[in-house]
Amino acid sequence: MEDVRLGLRELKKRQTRDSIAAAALKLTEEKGLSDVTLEEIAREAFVSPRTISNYFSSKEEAVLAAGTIATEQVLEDFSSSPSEVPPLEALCVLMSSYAREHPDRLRKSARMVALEESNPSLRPIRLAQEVELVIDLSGRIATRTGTDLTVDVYPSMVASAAVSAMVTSLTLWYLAGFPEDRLPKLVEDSFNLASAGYPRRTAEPA
Amino acid sequence: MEDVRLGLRELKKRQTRDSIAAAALKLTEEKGLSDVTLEEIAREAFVSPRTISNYFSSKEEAVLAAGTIATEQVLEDFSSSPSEVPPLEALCVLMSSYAREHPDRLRKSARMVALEESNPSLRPIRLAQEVELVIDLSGRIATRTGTDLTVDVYPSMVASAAVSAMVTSLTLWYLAGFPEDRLPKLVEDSFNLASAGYPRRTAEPA
DNA sequence: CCCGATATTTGCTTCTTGAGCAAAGTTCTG
DNA sequence: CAGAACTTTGCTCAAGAAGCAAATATCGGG
Repeated sequence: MEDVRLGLRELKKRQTRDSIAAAALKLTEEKGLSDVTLEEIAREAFVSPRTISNYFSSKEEAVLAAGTIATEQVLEDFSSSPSEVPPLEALCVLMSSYAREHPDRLRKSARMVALEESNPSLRPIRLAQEVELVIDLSGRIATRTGTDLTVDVYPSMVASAAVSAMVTSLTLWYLAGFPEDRLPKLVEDSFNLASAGYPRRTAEPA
Repeated sequence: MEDVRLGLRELKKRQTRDSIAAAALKLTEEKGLSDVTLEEIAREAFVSPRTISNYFSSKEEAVLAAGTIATEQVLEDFSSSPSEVPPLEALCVLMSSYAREHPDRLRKSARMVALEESNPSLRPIRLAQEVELVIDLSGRIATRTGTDLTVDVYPSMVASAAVSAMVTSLTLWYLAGFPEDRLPKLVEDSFNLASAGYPRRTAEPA
C-alpha cells in the first residue's frame, strides 16, 4: 500500500507533520481551538512555532490534517473504472466499499466534521478542502463522459452530489454515534437518492 | 419591497456598510485582496479601520458583502409554497423566476465566484456562507416533508443539490460571459438534472 | 568513513489582523 | 431640548503569517 523505502528525511517529515497535527487536535479537543496558540501546539509537538508554519498555513489546517483521508486512491480507482457505468453508480460502489474497508479512517473524518460544531473557524478551511475534491472529481467526470465542464452543468452537479452524499453520510453516522456497519448503508442511501432524483414528494410520518 | 421608513441611524449604517464593501471590492479588483490592507480600505471608504472590524470580521467578508444576494425572501417563499410540490421542483421555479427578475443581483454574485480565481482567500469565506444557506434550506425541507434531518439523508441531499444547481449555473453563466437570458435556462437545466437523477451514462461528443 | 550538496528546522523580524475598552460624537425619544 | 441609546473612533495588545539567513540534519558519491 505505502512506500516502505523512504529516506530518513521523508520519514521524519511525516513524523513531524503527524505530531503537529496530533498536538493540534489534542489541544483543540481539550480547550477549543480559539484558546490554543501556535506556541502551545509547538511545545506539545516538540517543534518550533516557525516549523508549524512551514507545514501548515493555519492552525485550522493542522487540526484538520489529523482527519484528512487519502482520497487519491479512490479518485484514481474511479478514473480507471469502466466508463460504461454511470459516474454516480461507480462512485457509490467505490465509496461504500471504502466505508466497509476503512471505517476507522472515515470515523476520523467524521469527527472533524463534528469538531466544527464547537470550533467554527474550522468550517471554512474544511469546506475549502472539500471543494478541491469536488473540482478534481468534476474534471474526472467530464473526461469520463466526454463533457465540456465549462458548458454543461452535468459534471459539476454530479461531483457535488457525490461529495454531499459522503459528507451527509458521515454527519448522520456521527449523529447516530458511529454504529458499526451502518455507514455503508448510509452511503448507499445517499447515492441512490441522488441517482434516483430525490423522488419523495410530500409530508409523511417518519 | 424595502422599508422606506428607516431612521437616519439605520440608513447611515447601511451606507457605511455599503461603502466599506464597495471600497473593498474596488481595491481587490485593482490590486488583489492580499495586497490590500484594512487601512487602505478604510481610507477609500472614509471610515476608521476599527469601524471595518465592527462591520465585518475579515477583509474577505467585506469583499463578499458586495455580492451577497438577499436569500431570505426566496427561502420564505419556499417555506410558504404548497408542500405538495416536491422541494426541488418548487425551488427550481423560485430560482429560475429569481434569475429572470433579478439578473443584476445574480450577476454580482457570479462575479464574486469569479473573483475567487484570482483571490483564493475568498473561497473559504464564501463557502462558509454557502453552507449556512444549505443548512437553513435543509431545515426547511425537513419541515416541509416531515423528515427528521438527523436520521434521514433526504433533506440535506436535496438542499445541497439545490445550492449546487445555483452555484454551478452562476459559474457557467459567468464563463459564458453573462449572456442575456441564458441564466434561467442554466438554472432549469441544473435543477432538472438533479430531479431526474443524473441520467447520462457514457461518453458522447459535445 | 567523510565531504560537499541538498533539505529542514529554527530564531529573528516585520507587517497585519482581530478584538477589548473607554471616550467622543450622533441620532433618537419624548 | 435633555438624557438615553447607539455608532465611531483611537488606543492597546496578543497572535498569526511569512521572508530571510544561520544552524542543523540527511543524502549520495567517492
